[in-house]
Amino acid sequence: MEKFQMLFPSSSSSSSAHHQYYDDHHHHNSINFLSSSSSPPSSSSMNDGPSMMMMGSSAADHDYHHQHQISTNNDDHDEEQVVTVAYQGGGGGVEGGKKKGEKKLKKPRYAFQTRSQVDILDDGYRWRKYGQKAVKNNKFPRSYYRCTYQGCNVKKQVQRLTKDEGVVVTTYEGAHTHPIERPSDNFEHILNQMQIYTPF
DNA sequence: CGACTTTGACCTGCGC
DNA sequence: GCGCAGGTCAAAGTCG
Repeated sequence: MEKFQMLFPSSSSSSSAHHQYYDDHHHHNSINFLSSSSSPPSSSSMNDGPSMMMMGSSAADHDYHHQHQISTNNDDHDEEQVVTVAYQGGGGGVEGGKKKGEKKLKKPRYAFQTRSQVDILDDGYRWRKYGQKAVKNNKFPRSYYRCTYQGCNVKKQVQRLTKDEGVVVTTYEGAHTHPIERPSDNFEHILNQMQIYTPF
């Protein structure tokens, strides 16, 4: 499990973070880990990428960016597998308990772009939806989820691209402070593949 | 009945 | 200051 974390230059205390992601259905063949690109938000190319890349960073977030792209091909399937690792780090690590009204502390975010028919990809953790918002320049709403594990403050956002509605973008914020609640062999397999092509 | 979703209101940051 | 957009809260509703 820990291997997944290696994919990200996590700035958190990172002692027990488990990042796992998997698809227990089987309808996607590609996963993209998106970058919180430092491109200016005014870059009119909104239709080209999810706006969430700049979200929260308010375009001034250049603390640290890490992006890595991997591309593989399966002989069995004609579809390619593309993985883009993206990390938006505040360098401050993950701390819970930020209340509204307090100073904003930027958390690192990891964006996953997944080609899937369903919005909700089961990553093995249990999530509770706490909001949904319409996003500008996107006909699909963005959904907000929080990990239901007590004390775990991990959040994620799920959004579908207007440009390509087959693509679902999931943005994780924070690191789980507990083990995964359900085994996920399938995704682990994907992770293994990713590791092969990861220079970390 | 507990866990989860829905949804409008509210809060906050940012640009003008 | 105002309006917009993103993010969160919380009451009500739904489901197993």
